[in-house]
Amino acid sequence: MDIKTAITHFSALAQETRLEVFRLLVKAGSDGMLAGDIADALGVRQNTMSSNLSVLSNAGLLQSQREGRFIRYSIDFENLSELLSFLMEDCCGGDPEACQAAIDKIMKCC
Amino acid sequence: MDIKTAITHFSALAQETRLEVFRLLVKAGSDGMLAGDIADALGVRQNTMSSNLSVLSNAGLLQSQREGRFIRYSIDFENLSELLSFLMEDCCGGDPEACQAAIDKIMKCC
DNA sequence: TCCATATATCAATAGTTCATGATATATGGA
DNA sequence: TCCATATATCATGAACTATTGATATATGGA
Repeated sequence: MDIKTAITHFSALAQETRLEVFRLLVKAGSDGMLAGDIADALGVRQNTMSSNLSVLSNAGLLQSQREGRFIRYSIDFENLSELLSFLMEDCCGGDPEACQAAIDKIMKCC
Repeated sequence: MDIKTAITHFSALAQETRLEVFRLLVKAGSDGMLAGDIADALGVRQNTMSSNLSVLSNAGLLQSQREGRFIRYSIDFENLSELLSFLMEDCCGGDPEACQAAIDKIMKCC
């Protein structure tokens, strides 16, 4: 991951509708959700949602797959992994104990 | 953490100089670095760096501490933890196995 | 082929953000 | 007290971003 890509990722998350979409899809897991259902769930107009989905998708945070007339979006966990690894590269001055403590703090999810 | 705070965090990271500062301070670990040394290390003018440091600091991503004429900045790991937990809340539809796999992918750092 | 539905794109306006130069504040030392 | 150094703040113009209304594209079904 280079810094430009990382900035694109964070910019994509730095907007209310898109961050809500991302969190909704994190909760949805690998099944993802259809574009229209995402828009309905968040009460956002169709074209606004479409452009926000394309920002997240172009950034690489989402994957999409056409299913007939529908398009299904889901989190791209591979890319998310690279982003967070980039952010935490060589963390804590290479001190494994300090580093582990920091990671424990960070990853309380689930 | 509420969504406005999270957006402030991601906005702070969505800019090249600030992302470089953040990564530099991640590498520096709990010792942090002096404001002037950060500016020198990244080749950024003093006032530009000062305002970028205050964006990161106001967002809550950095802590700062005065040492005489100097100010030392370091990562606020507590806040970073909350941000990432917020991002990953209820991840993978509550499926612990899928969730653990995702976390393993994400946290390859160190 | 025609229509309805699902999603994407476009153009324009309004709002936000960035780096810069100038200046202000704060601390330490002579 | 005066000066030098370290950092912060302010005003400005340029660049970027978001939402909206309108419209286009794509797919499936009649």
